Amino acid sequence: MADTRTTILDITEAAVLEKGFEATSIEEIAAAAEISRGGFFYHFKDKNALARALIERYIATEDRLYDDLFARARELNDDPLHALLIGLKLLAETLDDMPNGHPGCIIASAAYQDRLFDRGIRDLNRQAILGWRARFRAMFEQIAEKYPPKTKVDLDALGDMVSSVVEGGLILERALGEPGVPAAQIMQLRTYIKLLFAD
Amino acid sequence: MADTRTTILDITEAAVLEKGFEATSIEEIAAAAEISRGGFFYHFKDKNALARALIERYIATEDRLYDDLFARARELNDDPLHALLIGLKLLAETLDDMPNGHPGCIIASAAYQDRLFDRGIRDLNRQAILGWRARFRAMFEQIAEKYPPKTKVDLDALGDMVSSVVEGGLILERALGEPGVPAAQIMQLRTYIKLLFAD
DNA sequence: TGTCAACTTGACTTGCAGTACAGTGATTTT
DNA sequence: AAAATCACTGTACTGCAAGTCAAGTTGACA
Repeated sequence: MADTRTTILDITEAAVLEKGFEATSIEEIAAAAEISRGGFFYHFKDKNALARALIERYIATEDRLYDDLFARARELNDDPLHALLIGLKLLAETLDDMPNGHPGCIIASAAYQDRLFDRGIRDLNRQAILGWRARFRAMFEQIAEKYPPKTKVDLDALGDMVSSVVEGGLILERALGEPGVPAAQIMQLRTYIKLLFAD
Repeated sequence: MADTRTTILDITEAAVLEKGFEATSIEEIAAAAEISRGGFFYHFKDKNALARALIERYIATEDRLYDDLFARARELNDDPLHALLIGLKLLAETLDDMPNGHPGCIIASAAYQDRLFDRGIRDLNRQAILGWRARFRAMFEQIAEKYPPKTKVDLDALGDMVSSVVEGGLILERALGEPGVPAAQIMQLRTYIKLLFAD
C-alpha cells in the first residue's frame, strides 16, 4: 500500500478535478483515505499545505511530461521545427488520453483564489509558468534561427501560448462538458507555428 | 444613487476579481454595501443566486462588447477578414485598458467549482461559450469563402480559440501578476488568422 | 524495553451560510 | 385616510467545515 500522504494527495486530486478544491472537505478526504480528521492534520498542517503539495506534485508531473514528450520528439526528428511539431502532436494525443481531464485545473483554480492560498503557492505557480515560457521560448529561438518567421513575433508571448491554450482549453472543456477541446486547441497552435515558420 | 441590487453586484464583482468568490463572505459584501446581512438575503436568496446574477451580467456585458467591437470593425472595413483583424486589435486594446483585470475570471472560476454552483449556472456558462463559438465561427466561414485557408482547419476549434486564449491569458496574467498577457495572446491569434487566410 | 512515527478520539473555538421572523419607516395604491 | 408593499434592520437560531489541543494507542525497530 502506498503511504498515507500519497493516498491523501491522490484522493484530493481526484476530488478537486471533480468538484473543485473549495468544495472538497477535509472530512471527506479523511473518510476516503480511511483515516480520521486528526490523522489528516497530522500529515498536513492545514488545507493550504495540502494545496501546496498538490500543486508541487502537479508541476513536477507536468515538467516531466514535457521533458519526455519533447525529448522523444527530438529523437524522432532532429530538426527543431519538426521536433516541436511532433511534440505538440504527442501533447495533443496525451491530453486526449486523459480520461478524467487534466490536472491543469489546479493551477487555474489557484490563480482564481488568491486569498485562499498563501504567497508560497502563488510563487510556485508563477515559477512554473515562467519555466514553461522559457522552455518553449528556447525552442522557438532555435527554430527562428533556422526558419525566419514570416512575421515579426514576440517569442515570449508565443512561448506563453502553449500554457495559454492548454489552460483556456481546459476551461472550455469543463464548462462545455465536451472532451477534446485542449487537444483541438493545441492542434490549432501547431498549425499556427507551421504557418509562421515552415517554408 | 444606484439601486442596492446593482451596488451589491458591483461590490461582489470587485471582491471576486480580487480574491475569488469563495473567499468573499456575504457579511463583508453587506458591510461594503452598507446594509445588514438580512438586507442582502432580501435581494438574493443565497450565494448561488448572487453568483448567477453576476455571471448573467458578465455574459451580457461581454456579448455587448463583442457586438460593439466587431460592428465598429466592420464599419471601418467591409472585408470580412480585415474587419476581424481590426476587431481583434480593438479587443486587445480593450483588454489592455481594463485596469483591474477582466471579469472573464468569473466564467473560469465557475468552471472550476462545479459543485458549488447549481446546474443553472453551469448551463448559463455553457450557452455563453457556445454563443461565442458560433459568433466567431460565422465570421470564419465568411472569411474562408473569400480567402481559402492555407490549410484545412476546424472552424469550431478556431472559433473556440478566441475564448480559449482570452481565458488562458487571464489565468497567466493572474498567476504571473503580469499585465497584458491576454492582449498579447489575442495578437498572436490575430497573426495566426492573418497567416491562415491572407494572401 | 523503550522510543518514535503514525496514527485515533474527542472536546473545543471560530467563522460563515442560511433560516426565520418580528418590526420599522417611507412610498404607493386604492 | 387607510392599507398594502417595499426595502430594509435586528436578533436569534441551526448547521457545517476548518482548525486547535490534549491525551491515548499501536506496531516497528534498535
